[in-house]
Amino acid sequence: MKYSKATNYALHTMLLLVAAASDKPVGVQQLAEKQGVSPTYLSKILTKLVKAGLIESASGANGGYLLKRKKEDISFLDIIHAIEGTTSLFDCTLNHTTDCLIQKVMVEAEQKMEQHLKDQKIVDLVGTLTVSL
Amino acid sequence: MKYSKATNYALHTMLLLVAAASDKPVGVQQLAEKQGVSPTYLSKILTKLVKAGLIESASGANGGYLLKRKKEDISFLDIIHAIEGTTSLFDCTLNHTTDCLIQKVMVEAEQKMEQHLKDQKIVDLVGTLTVSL
DNA sequence: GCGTGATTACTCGGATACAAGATGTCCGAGTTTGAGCGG
DNA sequence: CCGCTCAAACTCGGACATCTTGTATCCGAGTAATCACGC
Repeated sequence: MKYSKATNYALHTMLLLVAAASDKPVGVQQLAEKQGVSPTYLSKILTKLVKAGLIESASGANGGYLLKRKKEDISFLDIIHAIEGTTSLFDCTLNHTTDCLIQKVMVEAEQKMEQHLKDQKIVDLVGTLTVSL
Repeated sequence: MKYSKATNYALHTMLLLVAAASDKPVGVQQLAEKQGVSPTYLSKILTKLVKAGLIESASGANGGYLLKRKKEDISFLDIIHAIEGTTSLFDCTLNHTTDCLIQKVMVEAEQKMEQHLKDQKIVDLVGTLTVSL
């Protein structure tokens, strides 16, 4: 039970893109270099963000990635769901006769966490310091 | 990013032990049978709960496991931490110059979830129905 | 009856096997920009 | 100066390799209760 490194990369990349806040795309190499990860691997992660509709890609020379939504509308939860998936963290596989009370409690707890991640927007972090990553 | 099946087994086993609420130990075979899991595997999980001080084992014939603490003092979080560990769900491995703001948000969110799991005691589930697992 | 040893019913721990997912890498294909060249 | 072509700089997608972790099994060792047996 750990968040994957991919989620970490995705969050930092989004922070960089929000900070850039440009209509010009930012190249993967530039994004990867700042995080010390290989460009090819990072691009794999970013395609998930594209499919989730958070960013879009620009092919060709001077291509790269740029935000698709308004930056105020991008929450932590959006990014995490794009990478980790939206399924519940806890699945009770036992075949109960009734609903699983344990499952119920776990889902409630998860929702508490998600609510916090939903309220927190990426752009909120940008103002405090000038893009030290 | 999923809770392991082991956590599920651990939670259900604790529910069974709390429902039993006896000074007589309950055998692994009995616990395993109700959950449809092999006894040897379940015993591996339960040793983690023993090391965490939640339950204790009784060797020999008529042996098994029984609660060590008062059943009112056993929360979901205790069990989950015993199985999954207590480390944070999110580790920012990037070498920032400053503290990672993303990490900070993630830890806050995690604490929201943990608080709920801490408030919720296993024994609360027992009263509602008579041990349908 | 009453100790004493053997048997039985358990847990405990390590070693091992297997599967799935996370983490990366490599390469070919498609796409856009921009430079260079000829008219 | 204009337009065409071509190379360079990109992203995209699939296939692959590797590593870690979760899941599960097997077996030998230790331990306590109980049974059997002999005195």
